[in-house]
Amino acid sequence: MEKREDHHRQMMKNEISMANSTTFITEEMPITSFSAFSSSSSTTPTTSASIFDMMMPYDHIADKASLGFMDLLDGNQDFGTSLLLDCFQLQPPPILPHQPLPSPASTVPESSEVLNTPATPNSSSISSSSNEAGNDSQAKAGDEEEQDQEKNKKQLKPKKKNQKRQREPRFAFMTKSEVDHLDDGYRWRKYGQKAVKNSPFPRSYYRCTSAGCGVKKRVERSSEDPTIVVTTYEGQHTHPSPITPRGSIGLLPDSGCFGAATSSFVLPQSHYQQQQNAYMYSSSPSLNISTNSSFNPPFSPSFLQERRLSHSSASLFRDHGLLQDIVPSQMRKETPEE
DNA sequence: CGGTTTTGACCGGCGC
DNA sequence: GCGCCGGTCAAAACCG
Repeated sequence: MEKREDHHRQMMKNEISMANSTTFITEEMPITSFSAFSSSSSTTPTTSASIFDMMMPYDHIADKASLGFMDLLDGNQDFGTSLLLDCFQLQPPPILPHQPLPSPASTVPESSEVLNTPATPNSSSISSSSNEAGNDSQAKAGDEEEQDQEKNKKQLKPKKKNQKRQREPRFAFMTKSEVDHLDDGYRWRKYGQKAVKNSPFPRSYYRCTSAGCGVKKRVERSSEDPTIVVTTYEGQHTHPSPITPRGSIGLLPDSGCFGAATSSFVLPQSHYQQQQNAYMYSSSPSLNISTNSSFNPPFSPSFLQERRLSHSSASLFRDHGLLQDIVPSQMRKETPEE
């Protein structure tokens, strides 16, 4: 009984957490950078303010894009688009139900360097880990080794031996939340948990339960700021979100109550970033993202798009004064700095 | 009963 | 070659 209630409480928390601040990072954003973020933010409980604290160090960056995320997409589509594509160029456009991405190849000439992080030595911490299984799940279908080794090894799945594994595109974001596993609209099955070195918090591994969808995600809590949850998506969903059959990205007219309104996008190590170290996009209500055809996060974190009407969330916003989150961060930021 | 979580064991990559 | 570590597997337990 208690456990069930716990479970439900967890679910509720999930909902709540959707209202919390979220920072998006892409593939090669080193964990250490996360810490940099969080360190600047006091460990205040989940309040929208914290995200701004977290953004502070990057204000000077954002100010390059003082336009804000939207503006970037709006007026500077090339900029926004290419950056995003940069991040995901490793894979063909996701099979998103809504809109196909423009061909990355055409937009992003130089792709590989995007993954390098000149700024941070241990940028590998988050992304250099082995991703074999990611390909595994997607490409293993017709592989010869599968049968062979399946018999040879009693339990462990065959990993490709000689094959150099390709990296799945990754997409990480930080969320200030009390719950680790954020409900993003997809169904996940936990398949592992590991203790994280130098961190009291374990890392959980999830896999999308949809057949044929090899998307995985890792969830871990920042050791420096326990209120921050780092979620890393790996791979691309080959199906629309279960809760929104049509994958209604961009259908958030009433974005007002959308929780992740203050989400800020930090794009990773693109050539651009070599100058700036990091990008942060203060997104206005996420929806704009989607209305613009150029933005199509491969993982389409559906909580950005679809959790909007989560009953409880909407009311929680009001109840807990989280409406402030809804105010485009851009607006809020504009005032003090400049 | 089917799906999910837990958890210990195992594997491969990498650094020394 | 060895040990560490991140990631995965899969049986058992748990849950609805």
